Amino acid sequence: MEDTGLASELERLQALAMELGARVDDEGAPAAARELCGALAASVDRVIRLAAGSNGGNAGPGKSNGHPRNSCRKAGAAKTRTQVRVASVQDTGPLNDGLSWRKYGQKDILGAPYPRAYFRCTHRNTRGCQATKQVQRAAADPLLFDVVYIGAHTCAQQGAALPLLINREQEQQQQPPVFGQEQGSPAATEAQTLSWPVVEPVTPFSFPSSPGAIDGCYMLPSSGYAAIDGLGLDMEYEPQLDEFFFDPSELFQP
DNA sequence: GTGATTTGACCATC
DNA sequence: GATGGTCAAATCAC
Repeated sequence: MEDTGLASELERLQALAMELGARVDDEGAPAAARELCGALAASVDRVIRLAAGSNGGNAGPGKSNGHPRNSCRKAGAAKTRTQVRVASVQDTGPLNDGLSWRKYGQKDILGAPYPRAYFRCTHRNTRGCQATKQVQRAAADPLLFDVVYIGAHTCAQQGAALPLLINREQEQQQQPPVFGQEQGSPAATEAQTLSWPVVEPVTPFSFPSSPGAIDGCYMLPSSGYAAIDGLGLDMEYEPQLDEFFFDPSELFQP
């Protein structure tokens, strides 16, 4: 869906990555910053190739054909299922997504080199929030994480998340984004560490519930893809997934 | 002391 | 029987 929009947005990302690289070179940024720019450009290039060439099918490790039973196997569990791919420049895991999650399990997945981590909403018990997510490191690129959101957030966090999505969209429409200045505090920290220009976050948030297993992604309602926090950015949409819906309002509805 | 993470075991589905 | 998802006790971190 929205192939043309996706392609144009990816091209824009690539252009921005190139511009960023040029600026980093011009301004004598630290070597680490230049390395990150290179990684960013490579990641964007991979996304473009994945989106354009492979029909999006084999972009992930064993997804479309790797876990055929992964589609809400529990009886009557017709839950919203949203899959995104996020990237992190850190090796500790993807960045914060503004929601608080509690890890409740981890499994080695057949055919996957990395285990899959299972998270549920921290407020599951107190507020009955049924949202869960699964995070798995991509086989092809350890800095990429496949994140699957299952179910809707019914807790108060939706109040923080939705404005974030909306503002993010508005920001992209109004001005060109600058990598490394995303809203999330981890990314902001990185930006500061790299001495890059930092703008005021659109929506301050930080839910570092689990430093070793946090992630970050933003979902853009209009374009139907995820723009990712934390310098690295990547995303994935999987048309083969019958359960795939990309309606944030559905994601966070009570 | 409290809350989060780890990890083995159990259960459901195919 | 194999596999994925969840539970719960033990452990760890703050």
